[in-house]
Amino acid sequence: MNLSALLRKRFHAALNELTDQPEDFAGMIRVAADPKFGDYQSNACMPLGKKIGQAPRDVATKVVDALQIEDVCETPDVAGPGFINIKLRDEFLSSTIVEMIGDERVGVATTEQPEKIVIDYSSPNVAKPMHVGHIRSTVIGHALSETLRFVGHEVITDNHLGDWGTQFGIIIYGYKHFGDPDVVAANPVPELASLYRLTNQLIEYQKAKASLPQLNTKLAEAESHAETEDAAAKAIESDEKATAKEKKKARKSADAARRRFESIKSDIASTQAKIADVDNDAKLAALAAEHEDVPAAVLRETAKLHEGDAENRALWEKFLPHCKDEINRIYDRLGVTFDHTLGESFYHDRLPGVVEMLNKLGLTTKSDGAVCVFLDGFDSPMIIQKRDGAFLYATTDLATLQYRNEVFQCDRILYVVDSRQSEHFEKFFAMAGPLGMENIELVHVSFGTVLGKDGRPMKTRSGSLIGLESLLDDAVARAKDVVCNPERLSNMSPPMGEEEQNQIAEVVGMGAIKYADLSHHRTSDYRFDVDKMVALEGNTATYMQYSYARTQSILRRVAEEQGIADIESWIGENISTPDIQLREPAERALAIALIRFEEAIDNAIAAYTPNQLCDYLFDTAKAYSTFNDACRVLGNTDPTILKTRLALVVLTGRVIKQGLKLLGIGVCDRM
RNA sequence: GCGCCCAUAGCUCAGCUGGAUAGAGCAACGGACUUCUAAUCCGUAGGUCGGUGGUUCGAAUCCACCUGGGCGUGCCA
Repeated sequence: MNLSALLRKRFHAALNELTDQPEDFAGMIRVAADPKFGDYQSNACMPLGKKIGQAPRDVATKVVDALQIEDVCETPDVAGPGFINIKLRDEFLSSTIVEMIGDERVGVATTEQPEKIVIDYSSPNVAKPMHVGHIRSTVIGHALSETLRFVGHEVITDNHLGDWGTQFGIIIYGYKHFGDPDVVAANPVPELASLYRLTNQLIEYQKAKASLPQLNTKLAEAESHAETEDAAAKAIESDEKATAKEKKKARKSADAARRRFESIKSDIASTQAKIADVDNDAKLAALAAEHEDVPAAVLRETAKLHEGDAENRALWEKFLPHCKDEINRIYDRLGVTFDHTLGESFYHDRLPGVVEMLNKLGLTTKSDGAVCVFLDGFDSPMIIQKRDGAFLYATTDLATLQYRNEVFQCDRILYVVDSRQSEHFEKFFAMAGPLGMENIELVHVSFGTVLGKDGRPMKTRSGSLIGLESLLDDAVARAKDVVCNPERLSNMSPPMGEEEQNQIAEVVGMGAIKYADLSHHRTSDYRFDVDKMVALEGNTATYMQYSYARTQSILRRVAEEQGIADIESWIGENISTPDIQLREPAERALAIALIRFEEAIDNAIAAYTPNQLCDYLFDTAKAYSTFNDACRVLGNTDPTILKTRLALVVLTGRVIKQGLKLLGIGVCDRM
């Protein structure tokens, strides 16, 4: 049940008598700012009073008189300048809880306007190791897919793989020059990965040598700037007349300058490391000397692949499945699946047609030899064909859009892609109209950058991004340290075997990583702090998972005490509204939290913000913990108290489990 | 230069189309374990929401400017 939506509807009806635009005001329903005001409040009467030229409090009184709402709440109060405060009736809460108990979907309605929605997410480059930067698109995209599907939309997930780019040129070059066909055939996945690494290392070596002088210049500038800023900050800090705020600000600015300096310093260190790694290895040094033109050669191999060169095409066909195996292993572990995996290569044949169509529509202009589309409101054009005839990702995106329009006939497409590409998407979306696809709602679900603990992008010593798999392993290993804490294990009855421990560690570790990502607003950058997210306390997935495990533990104990085999079914069959008596504040607070589940889901969907669902689950788990502390279930002889609390425990377990599932996070029956 | 995003407690972050006294987690401090699992709970302390103006009955939220930061910026994706 979506309480806000229900109240909106009732207010809409009541407001009809006062304004011809009730929808503008009916939406001004909020969860009460303070529990002492009740459960919900309407803020509509202040602006409405102004609009119709009446005192807000008088308007509020009229609205309250017109409201037909007595089945849901007590008579609303008018307070302050014209707030309407709403306190839900206990009978209403009780009957809603009973409904939720009897509903597979824990009271979450399906949407009245189901749409067909394509969600384009994850989209890594195959053949390159997945790194921490891939996690956001994958995790956010998966959570949105699950959530939209749960509310009844027809969701089509599509992993738009980068399977046609330079990285294949790298592998092909590596295979031709350094590969042993027998070794690769025997053990393709690691061998191809190692050929990629070797060839890429040679490329990076060349780039590193070329970039070093410029980096050193930048370093000198950054250093003097950092020193100036630091001196300025120190001067302000020792100035007695400066306010704390000014001091803080100066320090912040100096820290930023320092961070920029450190960042360049570490870039130089990693650049030098790249060079040294090759120079200090006789074999690599010889290869580097022998393959001085790798960067250009790799592009030639890529171009040959695109032109249909038989040998490269055959190699690509041979290698691609193995590259997919590699990324699928990670998806399996993350529990992420796709309906389609239509990579860039899938659209290759359609690209000339896209350019031709745009030409026919008269949208293109030749500029410096490239085929461009100049769009109103943009300084730079969208380039759809390079001077050398090659196509770009813009071309592929347009071909993909046409395909999705024709084949999927979808209403909406979500692109879960890094916010740094927002300008590209603005241009791309602007072209949908001229191409006759204004019927599809196109959304760039953008997200911020993942930073390391120090506020800089996470890198290894040699400057490459940290592999995703090692992060997953790390999180699981740390989760296991906690799960297998001897003190906790000793309390487990029956004892927890090795297999169960490993399984819990996996669920907890994956949950920690996913939740850390999802609980931040997607548009903000966030710091990937392994220590914090596997700290397993506070606002983490583990807190919710632990709450769930406690509900299950209680249910097992009650089942035993009452001699009932299936306690969830039993409560479903043996409960009616009068059985739910919310006498304790903790019981009432938990009941309301549970009832708000649908509202939380709707909020998370409205702006594609899974963090709202995270916040909700955390609030609910907190309400449960408070309840758990204050209200014992076991040992109650009063059947009403027992049933009330049992119902709340059952529902808490189901809401948390379902909510986490929508986020792609699992639970364990005990931990 | 131009464009987009950001600035909230010591730290990491929420704050829903403007609403009542700005919230959480962590860290700090004080309490609660013969536990329906203390991975917990209860409490205390901590903020001039970067600055200055403006719109409004009301601004962290909207507008303008300023300062500081991040990202992007015609043939990578």
